[in-house]
Amino acid sequence: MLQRPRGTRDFLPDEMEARRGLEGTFRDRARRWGYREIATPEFEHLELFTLRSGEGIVEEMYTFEDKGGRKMALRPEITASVLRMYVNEARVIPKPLRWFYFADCFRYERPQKGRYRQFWQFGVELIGADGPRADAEVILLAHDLLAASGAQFEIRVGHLAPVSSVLRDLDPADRKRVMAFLDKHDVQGLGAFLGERGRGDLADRLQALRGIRDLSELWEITGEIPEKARIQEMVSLLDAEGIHYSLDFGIARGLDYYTGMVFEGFGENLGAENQILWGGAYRLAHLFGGDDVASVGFAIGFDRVMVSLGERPVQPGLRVAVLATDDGRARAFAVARAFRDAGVTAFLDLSERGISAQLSHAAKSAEFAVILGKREVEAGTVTLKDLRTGEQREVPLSGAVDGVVRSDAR
RNA sequence: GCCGGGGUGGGGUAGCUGGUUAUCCUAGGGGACUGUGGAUCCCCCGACCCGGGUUCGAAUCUCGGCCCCGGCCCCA
Repeated sequence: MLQRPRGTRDFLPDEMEARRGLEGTFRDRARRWGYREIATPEFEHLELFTLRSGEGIVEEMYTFEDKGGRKMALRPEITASVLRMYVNEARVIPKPLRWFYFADCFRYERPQKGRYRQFWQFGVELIGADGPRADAEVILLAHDLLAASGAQFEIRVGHLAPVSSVLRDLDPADRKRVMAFLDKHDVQGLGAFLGERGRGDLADRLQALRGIRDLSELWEITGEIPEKARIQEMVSLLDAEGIHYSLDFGIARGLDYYTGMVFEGFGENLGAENQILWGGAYRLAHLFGGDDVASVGFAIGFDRVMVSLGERPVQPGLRVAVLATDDGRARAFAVARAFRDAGVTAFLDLSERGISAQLSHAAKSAEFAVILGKREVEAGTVTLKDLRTGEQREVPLSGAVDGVVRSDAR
């Protein structure tokens, strides 16, 4: 049998409805913050992604050459495309831009729990705003979305400036190594590396950055740094909103383009891949030929949130099955149309079985049955049967439609 | 790419010290019950992941591949 490609999934209606529900929640919340939805191409020039993330990522992408010999890639992320789009066509729109997207991405990686080769991200980019309120807005929005999803989660907020100030006398190559250890939370590797360099003192200071409870402890480690006021204001804004989060100044996102605030979120019921949120302040547009506009954004791992939420019972809306005998069949489409026009899902039994068999079938796929037989045709009525209670009555069509609509309202 | 555990009808399973018509449950389709439901009865559909090897004979033993699950690496 033909199998679906590795790391991809099929979604049956129940699951698809659950996914659409969560998408709807995210879209609705993001719109309330003034963010508007955008879309970018499913595939882009390979260069877009290597410019942002380096050549090393090529082997983890789906790349191909098109018929014109161009090197292309299925998008492994959305932020690069969004910033490319900004540079291409949105530089003259008044700032800041508040955009969100819901899009599938592709990465050629080993599938695991919560990790697929085609996966969906819901993300936002706040372009052209810089400062503590921009940082806070994006964090608060991420928190709002995750809270609205119903998932249990934990958010950690940090900033790159303290780590940078601690590492300021290391040469760039060593700094990069240190950031990699921090990113992996590899305490032993970090200590060994700094020990070799004769800077074991830094290891303790870096370790202390991770456990900070409040900012006064932070300034003891870093001393005065230029970003102090911005960090303080951002934190007080978050605290004023009363959200639950923790500080972690050991967050060191792998990539160089993050410029300040960084944050991440983790979910429950996931395996090793439990991160559901990635975000921070960055500057990226200049890579694609634009101005050096400051931006803040995040992406939520949509599939992981779905996994974290687990199986949830789906509640189908009211459905009406239109059943008919030979005598009533000619009226069936018109009857179904009356329900559809009133906003109710209605479908015909397409078989030519007896009413008994049609009812038996309808009981599995609908909440109401409308029966059209000789009696109803002669009387100009329909029989409406509530399949959940067994109650039924013979009424004019308009009465049946009203009956179903009313039962939906309660 | 690496380590470990697995792949039998749509779902769940028995068989797996080689030989059976491959078991059972469930789901699905059809029919009976001549217009009131999930019942009952009857019928049907439908599987040994793929390929090579050993053998008279492979779901069963063996090798390789593919895919799934967990973890590592990576994580834009």
